[in-house]
Amino acid sequence: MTDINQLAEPAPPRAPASKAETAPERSFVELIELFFFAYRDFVGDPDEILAPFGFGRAHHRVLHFVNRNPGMRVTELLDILRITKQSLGRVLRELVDEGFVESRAGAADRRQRLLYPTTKGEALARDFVAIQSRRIASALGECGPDAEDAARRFLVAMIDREDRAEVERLVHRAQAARPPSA
Amino acid sequence: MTDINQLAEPAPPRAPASKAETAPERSFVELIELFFFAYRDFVGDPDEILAPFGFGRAHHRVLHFVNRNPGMRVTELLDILRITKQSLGRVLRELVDEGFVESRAGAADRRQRLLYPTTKGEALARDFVAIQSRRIASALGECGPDAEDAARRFLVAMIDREDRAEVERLVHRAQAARPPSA
DNA sequence: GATTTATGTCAGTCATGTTGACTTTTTTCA
DNA sequence: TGAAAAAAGTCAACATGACTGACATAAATC
Repeated sequence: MTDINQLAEPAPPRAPASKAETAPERSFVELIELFFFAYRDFVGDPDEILAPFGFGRAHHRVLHFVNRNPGMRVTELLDILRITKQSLGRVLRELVDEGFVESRAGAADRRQRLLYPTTKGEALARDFVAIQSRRIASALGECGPDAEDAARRFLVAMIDREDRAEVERLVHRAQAARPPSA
Repeated sequence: MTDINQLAEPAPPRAPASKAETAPERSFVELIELFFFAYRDFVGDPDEILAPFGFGRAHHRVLHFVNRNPGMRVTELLDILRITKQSLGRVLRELVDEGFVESRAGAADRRQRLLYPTTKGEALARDFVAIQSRRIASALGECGPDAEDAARRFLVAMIDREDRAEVERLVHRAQAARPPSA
């Protein structure tokens, strides 16, 4: 083995000082890079839609999850996005100001602000899902018939164990009841 | 079907004004969200390693690709990362200043600056690959035996068609010859 | 010798994130 | 009932990593 290949693949010998000395660990550098490039193109899709509105990717994420969880509280959104209240604040204010999201006080607990997409917001969120779904449909079409299931299982398994329950709940739950639509 | 479900799944009726009216398009909102959460955790892994050095994710990306392609030109790196010369400049300068990357004039074309990882740089890049490989290994372990192949094919298929050849070349090519190691 | 290429740099801006401190409103609970 | 806690919002300052535009230098090419 030449020194050249040691550069390419970390190679078994030296364990990365964090685990007991068991089997030599395998490098998945190929998948690491494919994941990088795939995600880059995947999140790039909505950019063209976003641009005309003067919105960025942060707006995409916020609108997406509000649309998927109408009546969501601000705190839930913060937990999902893992950003600070101040960061969310700016983006959310813009979405509200421009009429994509509506925020209403909760009926049961009036401290809460429940977030709802407006008709305009729903339409935009639909466009985001549509463009990314087209990429996924095309990708799955190229792979075998079991590709969808395999992709789903792989992606779930890539998520931190302690977050999986919450993510699965979020992704699969039936939509919350529609608000007393304004 | 209630109006509630129309929120959750865009529903076939209205095509997103960009394609001929063929079959109603299917929504892959579930995979969209799983991809988001999986990538979030995936890129979060290196953060703990980065922090002690005062480096960010930009440093991770640059060092990774320099390490994987020793002797790479600055222009190639710009093409891969799709950022501007000015953006790369700062990050690269820090990596050079702190002894993780070395830049040498090309032997054939002396305008070029060829980028090489130092021993220290290689070690750090190895740690990045190791921590992300552990996540991948664990994920694949949870899925079936064909999971690796399925994941690879899915990720490749998610990349823009026109970039695939270049990405595959980058990911699979044998490492460039080692420099006349300083 | 003129032009092009590869690289670097100065200056300013923007998007999106961060901390820390503080306020207001409302609910909870001892 | 009154104190504490919770949900949300806001002000200010700052960090990171992008961007544009303009320009400089060295070296290769035609």
